[in-house]
Amino acid sequence: MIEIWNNVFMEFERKADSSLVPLPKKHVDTGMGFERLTMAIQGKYSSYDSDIFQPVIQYVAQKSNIKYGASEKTDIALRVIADHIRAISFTIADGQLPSNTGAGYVIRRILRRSVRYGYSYLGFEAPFMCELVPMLAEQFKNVFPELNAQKDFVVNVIREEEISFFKTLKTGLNSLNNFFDHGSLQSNKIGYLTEEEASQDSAPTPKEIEEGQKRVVTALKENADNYTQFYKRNIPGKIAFQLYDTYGFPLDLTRLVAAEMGFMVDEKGFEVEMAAQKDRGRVAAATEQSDWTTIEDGKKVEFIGYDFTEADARVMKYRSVKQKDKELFQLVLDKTPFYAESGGQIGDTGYLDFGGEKIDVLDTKKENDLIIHFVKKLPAKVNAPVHAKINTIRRNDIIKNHSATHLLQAALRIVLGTHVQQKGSLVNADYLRFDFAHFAKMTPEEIAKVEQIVNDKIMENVVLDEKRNVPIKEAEKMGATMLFGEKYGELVRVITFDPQFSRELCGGVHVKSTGAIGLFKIISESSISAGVRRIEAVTGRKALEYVDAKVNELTAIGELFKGSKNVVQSVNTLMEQNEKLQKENEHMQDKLVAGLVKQLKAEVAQVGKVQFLGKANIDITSADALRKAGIQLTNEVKDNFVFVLASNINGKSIVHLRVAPSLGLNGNQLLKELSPSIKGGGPADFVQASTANANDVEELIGKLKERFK
RNA sequence: GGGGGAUUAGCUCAUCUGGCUAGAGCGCUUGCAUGGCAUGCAAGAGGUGGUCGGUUCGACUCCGAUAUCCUCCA
Repeated sequence: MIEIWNNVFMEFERKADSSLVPLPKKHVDTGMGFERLTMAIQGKYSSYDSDIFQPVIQYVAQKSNIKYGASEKTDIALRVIADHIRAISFTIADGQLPSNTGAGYVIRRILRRSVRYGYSYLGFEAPFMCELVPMLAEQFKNVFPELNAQKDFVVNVIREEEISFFKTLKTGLNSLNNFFDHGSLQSNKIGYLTEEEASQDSAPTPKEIEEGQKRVVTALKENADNYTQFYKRNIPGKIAFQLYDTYGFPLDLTRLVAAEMGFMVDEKGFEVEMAAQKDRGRVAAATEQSDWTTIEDGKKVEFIGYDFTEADARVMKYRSVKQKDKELFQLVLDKTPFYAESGGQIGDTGYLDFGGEKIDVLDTKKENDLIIHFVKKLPAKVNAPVHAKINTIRRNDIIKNHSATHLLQAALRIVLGTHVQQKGSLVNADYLRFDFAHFAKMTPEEIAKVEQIVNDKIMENVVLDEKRNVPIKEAEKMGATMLFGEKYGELVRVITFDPQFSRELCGGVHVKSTGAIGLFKIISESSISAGVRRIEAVTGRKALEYVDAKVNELTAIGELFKGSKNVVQSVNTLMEQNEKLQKENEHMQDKLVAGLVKQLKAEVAQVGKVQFLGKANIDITSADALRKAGIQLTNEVKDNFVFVLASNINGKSIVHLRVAPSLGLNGNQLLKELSPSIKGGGPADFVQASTANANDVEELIGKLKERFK
């Protein structure tokens, strides 16, 4: 049986109160996609047999030396890889990068899923997915040219992701081995529990965990057989889950490795942990949205923020949104000067004035075609005319950063080349962030050059040329910079600062002329993933503050080196001197200790059966040196010794007590027994302690002498 | 947005109930062996244990904050 389509009839919308409301436009989803269609046309029984997937499948099969059709397991692996590489490559070419949030996380997950199949069933232990990109690019170059155009970039990104995943696999394996050795993961947070304890619903208490760890240690010491028995040859679900959750180590791999060691995985326990994790996420992300209350309908929302900073308007609809203990309200106005977050530019803040009642707007976001104002409370008269006004100081800071971002991109293309593609951008009131495709770290000279070009353009005071409702074809002809994968409408807005310099499609708000930006300063240049660099920069007031802070810092350092012509040189010299002095000091101390040990050794006297030395006031400068002296002394005397070395350091008597292990005495207990007022402890033969009262030490020495006589 | 981790030598990592001169491999320096190299043997240098606080007689180790990175859930 072959399923070619699967019809779904869309009829209702489910409201928050679970009632059903008929949709304005009912439709049918046939589920007959590209792959099913191809399969049908080419007369195959599976879409994987069609020529969409076969080339990739054959390539991977050959590389892994496993024939397609050899076994169900390897076939699945091959199909997963063929399917996923397509999704991954296309999405990356579309401008979405793997990351740990949102859409980027989805890419990372499918990539890892396919790598895992390759690793477990086809024996790949090094990146292989990235090798498939070129043939894919060739295969689809006529229908999806973006992939071919950015082939090298996509290969790089995938390769880096693969490498990093193989790395997490390795750390996961280490942790798992740690479990086999010690009964806990590296983090040491989860010790071993008895079957009974592990099967309980409630999480183990810290005390239970500690107890469990103790049991493992004892079992290990006493008898290795006990140890495995103790585990019931079972990896607790909690451990398996922690591997998965913390180290990204997939369950089926845990299962495989465990089987090799003769262990089973407690899968039920794993499920329980997984459910708990999901619950936590749900609770945290739970937003309860009420349905919209509509006051006025049918009108289109009008954004007037390009030309105005305030407006008289009316509320069209509103609703409440609950998240955790916070409740917010969302308002939609018929026209508004508030810019909704998009294209990297952050949303506006400001206030809405309902006939004297001022309500703060905390943020503005877009949902479909609606511009949504976030407020803490609803106005008393929500039907009343409203005066909307944005925070203009903040808005001015934002638009400086936005326009500067355009100048920056143009400058980067001049300095680095036209391969510089925007990969992400953030513009808020404090700074701007621009991610772009580039293969290497920028040199300080390149950064300086970029900064200089942007500042030159600012000083030129180039006037903004803004064209709205330009047909997309025409914009293309004008040579405007567009983003791969970005969806543009038929009519676009073109922002130009000097036609020879910067022309971009953009929906954001900009300065009237570049002079308003004031000053542009790059704060950092870093890498965010393979082949993608990030520049962070500031403008206007923030740039001045930044420069001021730097200058003040330099001045302050200069003050410390009064008269020095070259401060950097002075600091260097100082550091070198410091290092030298430290070394010298260490050597001196070692010599001092050596001399001291010689002297102490001469004073060791026979008391009863032991070689005894008790000194309360050794002339030494640090507790560390005292400890070293003690260690060296024991190395010299070797056996049958009891030493008490003490010295007054910083008003405290530091006591160092050493008892030869061959005497079979516990120094720790000895100290507690004889001089409880001296606080400290340690292993039986190596006790460190201190007391505020020097007499305690004399007393201890006396008592010890008595004891061994 | 919410969990869980990591941060120790140039690199990869140890240090399992807080005390034991903080270790190993690779790399580096020097010496020896070989005609030379790969290599082998030996000696040595290299650490504010991310940063800032707290608990303790004592913290790389425990607790809290902060930064960066990894990972899972949404």
